[in-house]
Amino acid sequence: MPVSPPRPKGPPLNALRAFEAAIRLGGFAQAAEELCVTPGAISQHIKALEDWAEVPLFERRSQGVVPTEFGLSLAEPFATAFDSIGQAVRHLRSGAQQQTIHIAALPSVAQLWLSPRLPMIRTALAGHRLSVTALETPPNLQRELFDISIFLDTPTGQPGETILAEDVIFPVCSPEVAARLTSPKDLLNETWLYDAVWADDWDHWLAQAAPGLKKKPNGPHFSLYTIALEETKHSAGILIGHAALVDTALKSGDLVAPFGERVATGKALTVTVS
Amino acid sequence: MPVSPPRPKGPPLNALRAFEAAIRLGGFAQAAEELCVTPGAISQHIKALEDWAEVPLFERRSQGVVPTEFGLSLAEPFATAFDSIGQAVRHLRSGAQQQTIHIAALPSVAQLWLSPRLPMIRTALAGHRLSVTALETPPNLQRELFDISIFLDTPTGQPGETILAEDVIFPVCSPEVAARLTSPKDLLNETWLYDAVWADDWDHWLAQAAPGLKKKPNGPHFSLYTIALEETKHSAGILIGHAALVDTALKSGDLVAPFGERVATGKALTVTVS
DNA sequence: AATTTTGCCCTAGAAAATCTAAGGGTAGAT
DNA sequence: ATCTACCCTTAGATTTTCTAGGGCAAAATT
Repeated sequence: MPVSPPRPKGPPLNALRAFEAAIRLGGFAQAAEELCVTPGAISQHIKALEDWAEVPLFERRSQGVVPTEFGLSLAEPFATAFDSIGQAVRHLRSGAQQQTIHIAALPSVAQLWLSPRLPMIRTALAGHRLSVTALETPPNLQRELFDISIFLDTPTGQPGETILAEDVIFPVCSPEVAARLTSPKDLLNETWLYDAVWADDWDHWLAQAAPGLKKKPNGPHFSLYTIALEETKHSAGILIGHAALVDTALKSGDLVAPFGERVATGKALTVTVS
Repeated sequence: MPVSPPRPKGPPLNALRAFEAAIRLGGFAQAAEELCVTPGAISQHIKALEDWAEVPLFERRSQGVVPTEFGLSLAEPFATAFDSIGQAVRHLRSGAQQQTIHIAALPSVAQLWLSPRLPMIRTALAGHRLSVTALETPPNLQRELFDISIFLDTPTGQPGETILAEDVIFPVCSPEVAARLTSPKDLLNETWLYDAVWADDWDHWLAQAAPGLKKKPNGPHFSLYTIALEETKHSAGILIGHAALVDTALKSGDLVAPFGERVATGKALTVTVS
């Protein structure tokens, strides 16, 4: 009957992960999104950790949490630690019999740019499984389990990043609608469609291509660019097209670009590997 | 309604910890002891991990598990990763309002050597809480949450290690029993008491102090040295005493050392800090 | 050769963790 | 002043994780 008394138990690992995400992203809600749980779950993890360590890690304010000085001092060691875990897990995953290539992409990029190219990719990666995940924000490839990310965003210059095409925008509409348009001024009589995330596309294009032209943004907003594009094809109005995303529709003739002015946004379609 | 599809979920962190312990200690049972759970729990964790990664990590043999080559290749990255976590946790714990000093010691050392010195230690560490845990094997202070460990073992030469006293052994018994003894040969007529872990103490002492003397080891074995010592005080027989552990009893006169021969074991009472 | 020991596996039920859903509070907008 | 949007908490539900008890097979012991 050997004596094996309980050892001082370490903190719950999952709480550490929650804390690391919260301190890095600066809020429980963001951490919750990254970990695919509700903010409540994060809240409880943090509380458990604070109880365990008997030290406050966040100051609760009315509109969010602010890390305490001590909490902030833990950010780096925990980031390092979880990077380390991430690497080890990557190593572990590399041993799988049949590798799965995980691709992360903006929903619109996934549907409009990636989708038509998937058959080609699939044959190129024969012998591997393929998984495509739509995300609003680019993942940290070091930490998360994605192998490739494809986003339409400002290039970061990280290693492994390749710019596929500079982002260029211009109005697009169905041929039917285009028939009514001869100059940018005609736009004032048309319905403008907006993507919820890229709501200032119109302002951006107007500022460069038709200075002075103003209109109250009262057209419909779509949370998915793909849906906005679909509506555009159905002549519901005019949408600002991103070259890489409307390319297929322009080639097929479903959509046309009534005006020549193409404006760069400073963003780019970038693919980041590993 | 933003799109937030499930990300490829990482492996369960607790399973990673179980795996790390199993690969480091070379068995599920040892890992289970370190993590204070049953071997079944470890088994399930490892299986979960193998299912997740779709790669076998251990080969199950009839009398234990053997890491696969791939599993072995993961040992180092995971050890590094969890060391990293350990450091971060240590940092976290350092912020506690009231620090707790965790001491790990061999059960016998905790009761016989540490216990009488605790009041002194307690005043020296005023303002800190104190926790003493009895363990059969010394913990890894980098990884586990102990601040100080005190064991009677072969010195390892690790940093932070201080040798308090070389281990010296010799027979001890109650004064009543001692009255019957004049030379080592008289031992043959007495009951010998054994500690389960240090069962070869007798052989070791005899080899040096009374070569040629032999006896079948038929006396009672005690899993706790303290109990063996208590029985010795009650004249139940003769026990091999470790100087550091029987010191108090010798001074109080409860026990005496009938023979002068003291034999070194090569071990030492060592304290390791931080 | 039989027995004991050791170490892992399996399963069902129990215990503990973790999550979600609903609640409540504050700041800035209308 | 009310509304809206945001963010965090709490209680209860769900899922994960653990333990206990029963097997099996090889090695050590008798």
